[in-house]
Amino acid sequence: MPFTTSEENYIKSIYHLQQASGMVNTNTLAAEMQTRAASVTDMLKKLKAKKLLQYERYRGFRLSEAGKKAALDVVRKHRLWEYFLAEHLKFDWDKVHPIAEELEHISSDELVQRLDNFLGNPSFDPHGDPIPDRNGKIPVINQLSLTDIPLKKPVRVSSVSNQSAQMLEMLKHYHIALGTQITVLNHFSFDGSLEIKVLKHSPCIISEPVAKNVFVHYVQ
Amino acid sequence: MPFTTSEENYIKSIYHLQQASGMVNTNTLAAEMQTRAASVTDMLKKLKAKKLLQYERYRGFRLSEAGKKAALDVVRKHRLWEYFLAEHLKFDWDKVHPIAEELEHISSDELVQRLDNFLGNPSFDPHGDPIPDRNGKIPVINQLSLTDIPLKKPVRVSSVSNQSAQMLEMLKHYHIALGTQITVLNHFSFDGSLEIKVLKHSPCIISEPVAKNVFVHYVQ
DNA sequence: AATAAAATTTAGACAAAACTAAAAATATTA
DNA sequence: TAATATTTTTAGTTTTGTCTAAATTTTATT
Repeated sequence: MPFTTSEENYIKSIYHLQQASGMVNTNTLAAEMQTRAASVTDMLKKLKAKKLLQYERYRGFRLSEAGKKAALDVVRKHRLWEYFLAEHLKFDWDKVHPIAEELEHISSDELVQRLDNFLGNPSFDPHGDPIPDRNGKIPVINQLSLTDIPLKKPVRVSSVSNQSAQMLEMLKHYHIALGTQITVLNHFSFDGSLEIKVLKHSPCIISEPVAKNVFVHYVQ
Repeated sequence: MPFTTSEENYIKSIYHLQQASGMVNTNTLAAEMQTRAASVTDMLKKLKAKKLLQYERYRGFRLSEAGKKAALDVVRKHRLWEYFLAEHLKFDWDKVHPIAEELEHISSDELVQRLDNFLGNPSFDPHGDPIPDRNGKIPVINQLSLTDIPLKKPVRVSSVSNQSAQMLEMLKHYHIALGTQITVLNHFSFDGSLEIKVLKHSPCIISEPVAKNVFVHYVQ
């Protein structure tokens, strides 16, 4: 069962959407993939025929176990390539995504395994997202949103849930990257914004919408 | 001018064929690409419309300057990826080709340039084939076929012109790889076969068809 | 030079993946 | 609950790249 690039892209998008919502509907997927609802319906039929998803017309859909495994294979490849691009080719972490979108469709299983070993079997990609292993197992880390951290407790940035160019640009401005150490100094109840201290920089204030997307773990 | 994967494959095959023969004809290209002559004709029209080749129906064709540059871009990517696969991911040199066939179509120019630097700007791929630079310039080396080497002069293997699995398997059997040092001990005029000494191994005899495809340069 | 053979091109069809526009099913609201 | 709005699907096209079969052009042969 080799999949086409288009099938892989659909499977991957469905996977990401159902992480949040469980069931996925046609228009949501069409918006996510920047395509039309009719095109989505066409592909859903093909994926159903290949038993990659449970789908009844007009009722929404979700990936089958086989579909989930296929999605995790693509996610694994995507994140391994992102790691390679950032760590070895020295790309900025906000530039790796579109290139990994192409590389993730290279089919050789042996390539993926050798790449994984070459990289030292990393558990997290440059955005802090977990890299599934070859069996689809996803590493976990005890992480919390920056909005849920008590004052004065030092934490380290482990991932960023919104990875839009705008968000990454904003973080760069605040000198926040993966692994950056942060302490929350103050919590303003007026609009939920936080005063934080980024290691080696003066305290600054970030808005709640930004803080909500920054995930951190306690420094042990 | 981004090209499709299919266009790139045609351009690359035409490039390789015209290296030998100058002008290329439809059936030869169809055989090389394992497709039908009618499909070739269809694509030739598209490539002509994009000014990538000179072509008059029934008369054969060859790449334009723009076409040659496009071909060299693909060849460059192919050979850089082969180098990465063999040198860093430790693939056997006879396994890298099909994977590089996929990787060569990844489009990012910045990726290619960073990969090139990461690899240390290599001049030759794992098969000894020259890697064009970003301007399409191809490094040259003074190499001769093993059949043209005088007796007792030590030489080093620099490339292999027939890269079929059968040929590579045969060379592995003889302990011949890129960089291997060889001395020709004897030239049998009966069938043109050669007695050779591969460094660290006992003398052996290889047939003329094999020797013709092994290219070497003098050890300085 | 006429005819046969080979090579090449055209014509028409198909599959994948997209689209638009219209129809059908579901959901919402007055 | 009937009317309206929204969502989803169907029907019919388009594009890219392929194919087969038939027609055309070129090349080789008697």
